[in-house]
Amino acid sequence: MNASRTARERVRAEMIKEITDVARKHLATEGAAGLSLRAIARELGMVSSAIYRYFAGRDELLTALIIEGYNAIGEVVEEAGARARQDDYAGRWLAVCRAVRQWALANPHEYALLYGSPVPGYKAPPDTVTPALRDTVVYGRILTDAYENDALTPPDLGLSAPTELSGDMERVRELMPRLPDDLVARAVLAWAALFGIVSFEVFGRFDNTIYERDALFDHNVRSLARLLGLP
Amino acid sequence: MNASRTARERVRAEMIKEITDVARKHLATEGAAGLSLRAIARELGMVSSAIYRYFAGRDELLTALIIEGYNAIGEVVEEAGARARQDDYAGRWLAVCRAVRQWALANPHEYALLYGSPVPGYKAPPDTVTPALRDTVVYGRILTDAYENDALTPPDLGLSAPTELSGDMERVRELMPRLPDDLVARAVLAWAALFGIVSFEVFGRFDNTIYERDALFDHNVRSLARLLGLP
DNA sequence: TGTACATCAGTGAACGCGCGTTCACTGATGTAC
DNA sequence: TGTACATCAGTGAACGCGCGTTCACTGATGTAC
Repeated sequence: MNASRTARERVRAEMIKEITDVARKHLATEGAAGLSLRAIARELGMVSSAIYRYFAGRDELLTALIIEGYNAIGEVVEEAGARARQDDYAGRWLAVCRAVRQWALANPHEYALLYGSPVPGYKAPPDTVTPALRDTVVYGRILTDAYENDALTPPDLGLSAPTELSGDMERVRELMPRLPDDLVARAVLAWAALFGIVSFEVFGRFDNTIYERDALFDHNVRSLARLLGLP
Repeated sequence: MNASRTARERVRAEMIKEITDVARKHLATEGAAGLSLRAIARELGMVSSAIYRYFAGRDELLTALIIEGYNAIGEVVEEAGARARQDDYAGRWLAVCRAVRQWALANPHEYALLYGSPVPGYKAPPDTVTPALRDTVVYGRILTDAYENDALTPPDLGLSAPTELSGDMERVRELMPRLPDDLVARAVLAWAALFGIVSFEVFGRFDNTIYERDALFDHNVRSLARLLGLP
């Protein structure tokens, strides 16, 4: 019957969730390199080979964690962006940046898995691509919204994106329709800068030097907003 | 005798160099997590316990690699900065940024060890601090040189660093004497942004989207220069 | 210059550990007639 | 509704591997008198 099949499937889905939950917990304490199928099985009170009923191997479990991670960060970013007044573009940008930082500070190892050094020997499969862009879509929409409402007043820096970049900018523009190349380039820079700042903080590069981290982050992110022309 | 003692010491120094060389080679292929004392000893044709004559353990070897890494990147940055015309501050900044990127692309795993996710379970000892700042000193000097020669014309972004940051900025100012807080803050932002850009490229975040990477990097780094007020 | 002793590099065996993955199997749950 | 069969979850043992670190040791090199 259909009901009973879905019963079995429901149990199965729960089991998968339990496994990834424990895996995420281990990730949080040991880091990606310390993720062990045996340890996870042990904690779940099952034998290590049982995991193979649910995941083909360690890499598939890692992939699941990566996808969940991107979705988690994507979700907080979407929510933060949605909570702001929609015509306050700078406010949306600030909220979104803060959400990324908060999530990263709360989940440093998971953040490291997504935005830190690649796991050696692991090759991310194509199904990670869409979740990986989920937060990026949000930044892009803020910029497009602002641009379409003539709310972008970027400072003149006296240089413009070289024409050889037009192909690349065209591809990026899918995330921020209508923006001219110059602004797309600035958006890429701001995007990389945002994660540079967050990574520096999460990975400890501000230790013993920067203490007012909330204030510095806000200030930096506001500076980036101005660079993008957000009011 | 003194000559003979230094003979033994010379051999010892050579041995240490051989070990770290092999270790660096392994780091380049396997990444930090795959660094194994046994594998290194094997490649050197010695028994694994022999390594302990030279390093107290795996962590001490890692520390040596980290220090060498910071010195390597510090050196290319220093040289790149020195080769530029000294009164061409923007040129020095561009050269220095390019040097960081080139080194990172040529030594991705070593770069990851220095600027990527922290190695789980490893705590960097204090002797890594000075080498870690070696490149930063170079950026700082460029800015101070430019500032002292009235060559900095930063665009007005309509915001200034909040006063609660003054203590932090004071500490950072050791690397870039005399700069006002606003510019110190922008310098920190540019510094984090630089490594954000490089990390994105090295860690594969530009794959399948950005192809003209030289051009994008140069453009981004020039934008950062303008943000700092470099001509 | 020659000898007794100290220092040091490197050996080889062992300890104790954890890992991913495979495989034949038992039992329970679901399916088809 | 009841029975025969198929599917699936989980077991337990095993394979084969590599790791860091310790320790008593041999033998060569350096040192002091």
